[in-house]
Amino acid sequence: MTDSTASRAMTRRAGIADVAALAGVSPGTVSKALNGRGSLREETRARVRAAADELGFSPSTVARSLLSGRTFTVGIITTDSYGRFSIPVMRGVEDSLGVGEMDAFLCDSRDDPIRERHHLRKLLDRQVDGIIVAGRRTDARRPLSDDLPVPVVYAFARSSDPQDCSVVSDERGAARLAIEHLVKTGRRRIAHITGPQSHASARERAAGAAEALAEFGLELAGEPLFGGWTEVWGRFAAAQLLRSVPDIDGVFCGNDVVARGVADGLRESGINLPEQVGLVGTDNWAVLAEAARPPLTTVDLGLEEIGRRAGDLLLAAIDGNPAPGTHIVHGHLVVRES
Amino acid sequence: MTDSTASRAMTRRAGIADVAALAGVSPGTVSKALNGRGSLREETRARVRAAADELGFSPSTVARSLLSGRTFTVGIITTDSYGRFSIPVMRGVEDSLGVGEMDAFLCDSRDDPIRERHHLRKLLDRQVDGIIVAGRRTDARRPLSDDLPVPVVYAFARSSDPQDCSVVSDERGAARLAIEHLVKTGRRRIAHITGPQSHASARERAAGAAEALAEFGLELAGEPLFGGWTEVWGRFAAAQLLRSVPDIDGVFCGNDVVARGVADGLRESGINLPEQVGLVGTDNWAVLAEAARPPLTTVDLGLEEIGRRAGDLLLAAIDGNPAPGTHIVHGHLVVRES
DNA sequence: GCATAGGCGGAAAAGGTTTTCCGGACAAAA
DNA sequence: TTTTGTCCGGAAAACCTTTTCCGCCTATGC
Repeated sequence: MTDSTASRAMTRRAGIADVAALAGVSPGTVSKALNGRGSLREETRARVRAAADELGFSPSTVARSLLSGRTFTVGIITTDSYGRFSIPVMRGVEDSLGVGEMDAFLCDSRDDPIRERHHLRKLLDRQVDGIIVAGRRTDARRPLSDDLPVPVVYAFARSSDPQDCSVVSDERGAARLAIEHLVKTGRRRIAHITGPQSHASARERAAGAAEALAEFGLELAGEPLFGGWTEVWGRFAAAQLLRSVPDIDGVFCGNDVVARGVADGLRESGINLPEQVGLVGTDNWAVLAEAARPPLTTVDLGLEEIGRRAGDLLLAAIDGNPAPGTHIVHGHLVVRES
Repeated sequence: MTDSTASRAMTRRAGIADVAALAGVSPGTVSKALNGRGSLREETRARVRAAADELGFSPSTVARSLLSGRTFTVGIITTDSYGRFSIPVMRGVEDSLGVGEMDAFLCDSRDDPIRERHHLRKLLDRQVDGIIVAGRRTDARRPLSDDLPVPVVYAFARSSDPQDCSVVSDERGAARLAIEHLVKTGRRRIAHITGPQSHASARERAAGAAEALAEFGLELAGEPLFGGWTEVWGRFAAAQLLRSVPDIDGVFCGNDVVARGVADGLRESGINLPEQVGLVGTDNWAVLAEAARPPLTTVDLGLEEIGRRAGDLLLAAIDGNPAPGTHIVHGHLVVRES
């Protein structure tokens, strides 16, 4: 039991005092030498560096934090358990933070306000330098709390307070990319099948599609079909669409799951993809899009980029250069075969 | 610029000294009162608590860490960018850690040893109390480093050193659950379609399936078909299987993606599922399994439970009660319609 | 009434680094 | 030789909490 505790860490962590002793200088001098502060002879710096290397010294982040008030950590609060959307966002955040040598605490609030407050409190106790809030839905969310002592950046799900710093995807632009692609490949009778109308992303993408079509002097073939974000709905909607608007030659879907269902539904109704009907999804969920028949052309929302931007903006805000307001990240089309 | 820094945090964090002043006692007394230490009158404790509440005081985790040497943080190193497997594991870890009031640092090593060493170094500098290593493949991995000053638990991907503490899924048991289900629903000619033979999980599940069948006095219909973890492979293999072993009445697949491809392949060859052929997958990837036709019966490996166990074992090790060796978490069958 | 013990709370050190201030030594200028 | 500077490095405070040790006051027993 305890002997294993003893077998670990035979040698205490080297402290700055150990380095000082070995180099024959004072602790303060070691600090200056290693951090490039103060005025020291180059020879002294070199001696200290050598001693530090020999002992494998690296300063205790804890002690440094205590003094500076900065911890070089940020908290990431994902409202949803890390899912399809928070994951790439988190990866982007970590990317961005890494260059600033900061680390991220992970908190999963599971959409529960109580848990969220709890995590917020814990993060503040830990004196994180900033907080990123990542959501899975694009609908605006209630701000974390007003008057926080640290900067906050909302990623993917914007804050309902426009003064807050939010980084979001370009929903209408995504729809525009999809529509442009369909029109440019010769489609004229384009329908839209998407998720629940209660989701902002479904509404926005539908609106964006209508806008983009209008600019081409076209309009949507039939009403947009709102349903659920499932393949089952996609299959069902495809069949329904063929009954009500038989002459379609293009479908834009609010997400890849639905698009996959639509692809199956159309194919099984004897429609040839992509010859007879062009299909474009949204999200670029690779496993799904690549397995679809034919592989799915889809709009990538740039989630990882959203994460990176959020990280960058947070770092800037921590450095005293906040950029309040909503920042929009543009997606891009991933052309496969549909 | 800087004025926003000023507008934030108008009021400095309340410190223990502020509470002491308000309650009319010394800082040491506040500490004792709030932590239930020392001998104080109940009236004094109450007065301190009231003062603390009024100021919204909560102790600086940083200062506490400096003294105690413990930070109440752990590092999670995911070898792969958080994917299908690390995510549920991480959720389980967070669950377990939460009850111990610990927080987790997230590190993504992207299977790059350099990045891994870098993260390890950072975590040790931060004096984390322990480390969890989560992988996406079940193949044993090289240990993080020997002689670390903190306990390490490997989750999902075991360490190649059997002395290390690893928590893994019961691969053979999972295959057994699948086979048992198929046999109990009357299947006798059962085939196996799975991923690449270079993956331990593919090999183990195949071996487990053979074992379980042998116990029923059966054997696999045809050789196991090793391929890739893709739907395309599943569809292809299904067709191939029907040619070489036309009389199958059950298929066990090494994962849900493959199973989904197999389902499509069989159905499109005119096979009725589940009437003519029973199908069982592995992983219980809900979006996929539920959208399959018919919805897929599959083995849940208990990833979240693996995460919880890993967290529990790490906490125990931190408390001086390490449990070296490999710990196995059993999965369970999720019966849908296939 | 005095001594002793126990209950309660204060004083101070410790933890490891950074930073400010200060002083010593040496060189150059008067 | 004395003064004025400059260059280099040391001493000590500060960050915030916990914990140990100690002392005071009160109560109790003789």
